[in-house]
Amino acid sequence: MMSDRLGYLLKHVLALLTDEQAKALAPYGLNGRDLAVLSAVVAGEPLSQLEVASRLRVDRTSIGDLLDSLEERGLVERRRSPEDRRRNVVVLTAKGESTFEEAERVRLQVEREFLASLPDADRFREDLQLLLGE
Amino acid sequence: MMSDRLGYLLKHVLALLTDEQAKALAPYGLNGRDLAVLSAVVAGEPLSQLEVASRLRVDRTSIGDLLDSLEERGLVERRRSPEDRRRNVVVLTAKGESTFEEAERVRLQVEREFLASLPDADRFREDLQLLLGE
DNA sequence: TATTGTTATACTCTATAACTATA
DNA sequence: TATAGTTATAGAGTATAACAATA
Repeated sequence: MMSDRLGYLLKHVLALLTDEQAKALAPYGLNGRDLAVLSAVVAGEPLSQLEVASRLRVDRTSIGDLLDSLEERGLVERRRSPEDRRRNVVVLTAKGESTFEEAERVRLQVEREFLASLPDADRFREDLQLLLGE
Repeated sequence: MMSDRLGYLLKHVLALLTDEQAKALAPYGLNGRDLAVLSAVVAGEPLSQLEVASRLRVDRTSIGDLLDSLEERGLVERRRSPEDRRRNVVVLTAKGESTFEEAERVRLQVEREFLASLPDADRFREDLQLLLGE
């Protein structure tokens, strides 16, 4: 059976979640990926692009376009760091913060519904964290 | 934390598994996707391309190139169905069968090692099946 | 008219390499 | 010399639409 194969299961579970998140976040003009970028920026002290990329575990060449798109929509700003002018410090705008808070609530609700069929959703999430070593 | 986000977790767990499977299957000239196609073909009666695509839950336009590549390597054959000449019936060659059996053993071993850190690997797999409704 | 398979095309995501500006 | 960011490019993987052959 195809559904015994771990790769098949992970791939299609991820595709399902991605679809449902995209639908639920569409009113905010965001997808799950955009929202993850915002969440990396929102937490704690200002980060350089490289640090944002590292948190998301994506390549530094991928993060530029994502930030361009968020910046065009007025959700983040990039400022040259005064201490090290090579670094672009990324911060949320006021609009970015309020959009993040609303969209993040929606995302949490989507996750709850997505995992509702499981006997123990927290345990499932812990399993995934264990596999990633996080 | 990024590792609370379900999308992040699923994406990177899948990426890890994909990498490890690719490494382990490289000696057979296969990746996990090729092997999944072979597994869809091997089970039971001969299938049309459309049925193979349906089992894998991929689009029918994606399966053609995959089968081309497997056919070039002599692992599968496509034959016009005599009953319905629109249909391409896909079957494993002898080489395809033996390659499948060896590579499938390797894949199962990769999965076992991949899930070794979990307290209950079967339960994790069942959770994924529940989420897919399978 | 509908279905199977193919082809052309495009979009997303990712990765590599070369470039610039700064350190 | 090394680092942060950008740009160009290419490779997967996927999806849509149009087409030919067949039913």
